[in-house]
Amino acid sequence: MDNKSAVTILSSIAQEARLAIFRVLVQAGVKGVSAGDIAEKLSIPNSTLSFHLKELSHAGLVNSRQESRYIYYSANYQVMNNLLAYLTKNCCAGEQVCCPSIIEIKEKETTA
Amino acid sequence: MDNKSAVTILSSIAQEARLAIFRVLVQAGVKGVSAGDIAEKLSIPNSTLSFHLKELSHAGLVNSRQESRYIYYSANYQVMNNLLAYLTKNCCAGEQVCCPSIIEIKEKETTA
DNA sequence: GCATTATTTCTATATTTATGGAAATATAGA
DNA sequence: TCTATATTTCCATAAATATAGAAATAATGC
Repeated sequence: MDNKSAVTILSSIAQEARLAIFRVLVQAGVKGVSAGDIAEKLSIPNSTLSFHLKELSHAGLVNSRQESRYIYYSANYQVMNNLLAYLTKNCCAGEQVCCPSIIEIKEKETTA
Repeated sequence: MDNKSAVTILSSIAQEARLAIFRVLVQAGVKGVSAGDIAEKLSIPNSTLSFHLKELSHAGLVNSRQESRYIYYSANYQVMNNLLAYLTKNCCAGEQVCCPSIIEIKEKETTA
């Protein structure tokens, strides 16, 4: 992960519609959600949604697979985790200011 | 944390200069780095740096404190961690696809 | 081949964001 | 108060991004 790739990924979710789309996919799991279902769930016009899905795909944050006439989009957890690792890399000069919170995040996730 | 605040924070680091600034601060720890030192380290003109620091401050990702003629900027780890928690909230529909990687991130941080 | 449905591409327009020089402001020491 | 240094604000310009209707493309079943 370098600065440029991280910016591409961050830009892909630094927008209200796309962040909402991404979180729907993160919560949906590996099977994903069809473009039409995302559009309906978030009330986004098809062409606008298509534009945003392309941005997310281009950044590598979402994958897609075709199934009959539907295209299912899903979150790429690996890319998301690489991004989080990059953001927190070598954090807080060994002062243990930020790391404990990362542990808390993990605990929240596994118990929720 | 809601969609709008998360987008504000993400937008603040979804830009090459600002992501570089943020990572310098994340790695510097609580004492922070003066504006001039950031400008020199990253070769960014003062007025441009000031613009970017304002964006980061406005998003709440960095704090500042004055010390003599210098202004020290530092990362707000709490805000960063809230953002990471929001991004991964209710992830992967209980499939344990994303959470193990979060644990790995934590281990990398504490051993590094 | 034709009709239906799902999604994307094309297009124009509107909006937001980034850049850096010059001037202004703030702090401190003599 | 005068001078030097640190940082910010102002400003104009340039560049990137978001929006959604209409048309085009793709997949399926009859």
